[in-house]
Order: sequence, then structure tokens, then C-alpha cells
Amino acid sequence: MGLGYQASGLDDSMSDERRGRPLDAQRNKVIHSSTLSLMGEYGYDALSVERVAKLAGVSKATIYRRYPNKMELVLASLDHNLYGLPMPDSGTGLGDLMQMAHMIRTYGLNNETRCMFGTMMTARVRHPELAKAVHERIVVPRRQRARSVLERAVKRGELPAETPLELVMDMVFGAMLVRLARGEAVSESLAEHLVKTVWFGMGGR
Amino acid sequence: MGLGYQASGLDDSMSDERRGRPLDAQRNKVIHSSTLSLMGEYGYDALSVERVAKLAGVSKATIYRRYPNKMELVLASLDHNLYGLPMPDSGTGLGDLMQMAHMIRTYGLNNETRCMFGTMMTARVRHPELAKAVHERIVVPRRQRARSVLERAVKRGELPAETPLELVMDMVFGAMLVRLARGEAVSESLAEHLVKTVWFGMGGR
DNA sequence: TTTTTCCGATACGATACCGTTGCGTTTCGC
DNA sequence: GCGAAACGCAACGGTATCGTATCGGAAAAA
Repeated sequence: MGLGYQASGLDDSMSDERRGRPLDAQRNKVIHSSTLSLMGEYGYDALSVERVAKLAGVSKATIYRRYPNKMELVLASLDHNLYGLPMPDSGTGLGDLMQMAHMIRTYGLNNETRCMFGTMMTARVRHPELAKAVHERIVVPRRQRARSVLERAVKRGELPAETPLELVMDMVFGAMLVRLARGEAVSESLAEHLVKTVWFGMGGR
Repeated sequence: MGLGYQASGLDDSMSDERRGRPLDAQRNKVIHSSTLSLMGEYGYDALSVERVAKLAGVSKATIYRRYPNKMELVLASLDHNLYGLPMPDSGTGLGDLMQMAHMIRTYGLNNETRCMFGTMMTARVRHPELAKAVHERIVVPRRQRARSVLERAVKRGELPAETPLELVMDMVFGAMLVRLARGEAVSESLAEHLVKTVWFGMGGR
């Protein structure tokens, strides 16, 4: 993408040919995680570089030595702190979908997700590149995984070939998200009901 | 509640006993609509009173003469600019649900909705009263209407008595919302597919 | 008519944040 | 060790915003 800070030698894969003391990789991590943590608490607008520095126990100059501005700091943090995405494999499509719903319910319904999604929605007009980045680096991978799972179900003949898979995922995640937005819990039985409604409503078996 | 500006005589229902020139009701309207318009464009954080004043063609002092601070301005604007909520009545529960989905699709999938919902999500930690206000004054009335429609369908025997009506609404609106968040359109046929999936998945007839 | 209050304009202080810079110190490659 | 660059600290200029205050003029109640 040609981001400025990469030209400064931050790129991991390339050998650092600068002479003096190198950037401390340990500090990169704490900066990234602090940034994401505050993003999940405040959202982009109310996130300040000073707070990131304080939380990370790092000087502000140390941050600006790595990234030219706040936006690049956030974008880089999004890149470097992606958790793993385990592929469910219960043997049946319905079981897989249920497992994914369970994972969302367990790990995805928290302040971070709500704030990150809220930021993505609010930012679309004023900070389109931020919205795009959150979408590409957080939303897309998860949707891609879900799509793979559902495509497998179609191949198995558990779902009709013409099933709009996008809609399946939108219904499951969307329903959970609006409850998260309202601050309401998603019980295990509700999640189960949700998945079954979508699955059988789509003609699954 | 004891809001400051009500003590200043802004309360509509009570007779204004102050002596001099009264507040211009015409200016109230333009201030409220300007506030909501900018809320739908920027979100709460990036909303500035100066911008509201400029858009409304009004002095900043005129705003602060009415509301003690930015938060009260936004809360009051949310109160005073609620559009009507027509009740669908197509004769069948499925038709009603379809009509509601159509209304959301036509009037609800825009920048304002996205930004307002995003603000509600992002604000929940730092501005809980704002999130609560958006919820109570925008979300709740719409959900109440949807619930009434679905309860009628249950009474008619078109939906099982034990149907979790909350979930029905969450699925329909949630699926549309996540598409809105991603900036993707909701076609007429997709909305139809969505509603039918929920309806028949829930055991409707 | 008198008095009270609104209104627009404008300036103001306070605060917060961005991004930059300088300095003395520390760490690392060579 | 030497030199180069990172690091923490701190200060800075610039900008934006909040909320207050002051002013002259206009409007409307009393």
C-alpha cells in the first residue's frame, strides 16, 4: 500500500539496514494492543494518542517515531492484532453454524466488538479509509470463514444450491449484533433458536 | 430529570410566565432538525455546536440560551423530531412483516440510521445517557410497533404462541443493519427472502 | 412607554488534542 | 569503545471545541 511508516523500516519482513539502535519490537506489541483496547472502549474519534502512550507506558514520541499520524497507528494496530479464526468442523452444516454462533456469543459480544462496529458505521462518511480497513481486516476474514463453512454444507447437500449464503450469515450475526447494540444478552437457547430458524427457514436439513 | 433548560421556560406544556420577549418557537425547530441532520452525518463526538448554529442559520448564543450543553441539545432534538410510525395492516401477518421490512428498506437504510446506530453503539460506555436516549426514543417505539404487529399475528394463529417475537424483529432488522454497516444494498428480493426465511423458519403460515 | 428578554455578532478563557521539536540518556550495531 | 538512532521527558505551535460573556439592536410583554 505504500504507507509512509513502512519506508522508515518498520516492515517486518525486510532487513533493517539502519545503523543505530533499532526500534524495540516489544514496544510495537504493547502499542498495538493498547491502541486496540482503547479503540474498543472509546471508538476512533475519542481515541487520543496521548492516552495510548500512557496506557502502553510509552512516550508519545515513540509512537510518532513509528506512525506518521493517528490513523496509521490505528490501521497498523488492526493489522497486527488479529486473533486466530478456528474453523468449526462438527461434521454437519447445522452443527458448524451452531458452533460459529456459539463462538460469536462467547468471544464476540463485548465492548470491543460493539465499539469497533459502531466506529465502522459512524466513520463511513468522514473516515472512509478507516471504515474500509475495519471491514477488510476484521469483517471480511470472518465472513470468508463462514462462507467456506456454508459452501461445504451446500456441497454436502444439506443446504439448497441456490441458498443466499450471505443472507444466512447476515441473519445470524445481525440478530446478535442488534442485541449487543441494545446491551441485551444472548442466551444459549436464544442463539440455538436463532440458528435453527435460519437453517430450516432456508430449507436446510 | 430536572433539566436546566426546562426551568428556563422551554417546556411546551407550561405557560411561559416570563415577561420580556419569548423564545422563538420557529428557531427551536430549525435547531432540532439541524442537530439531527448533523448527528446523522457526523455522530455525536464529531458534532459541534458551532456547526449546528451555522447550519441552522442561528447564533451560537441562541442555542446555549435554550440548552445548557451539547448533550441536552442532542437529547431534546431526539425528542422533538420523531417522524410518524405508520402501522402496517395488510390483513396477514406475513404481509405486515413484509411491509415493515419494505419500510425499513425504503426509509431506514441511509446515512442517518447508520450513524445514529453507530453512535448508540460507540457511546454506550462513555455517554450512557446518550445511548439510553437513542434507544428509548428511537429504537423502543419502533420495536413496540413491530411487537404489536407480531402479537396480532399470534392471536390470529398465524404464528405459534411460543414464538420469540423479539428474535423475529432482531433477525429482520439485524440482517439489514449489518448490510447497511458494510455499505451494501438490500434488494427488494433479498428483503423478501429474508422475511420469508424468518417467518417460515419460525413456523409461521 | 417601559421593561424585560431575545437575538446576532464577536470575543474570550479553558481545555483537549495533534503532530513537532529539542535534549539528555540509553541501547544497539559495528 | 564509537556512532547512530531509539527512548523518555517536556515543551511548543496550531487547531478545534466547549461554554461564557458582552454588546447593540429588535421584539414583545406589561
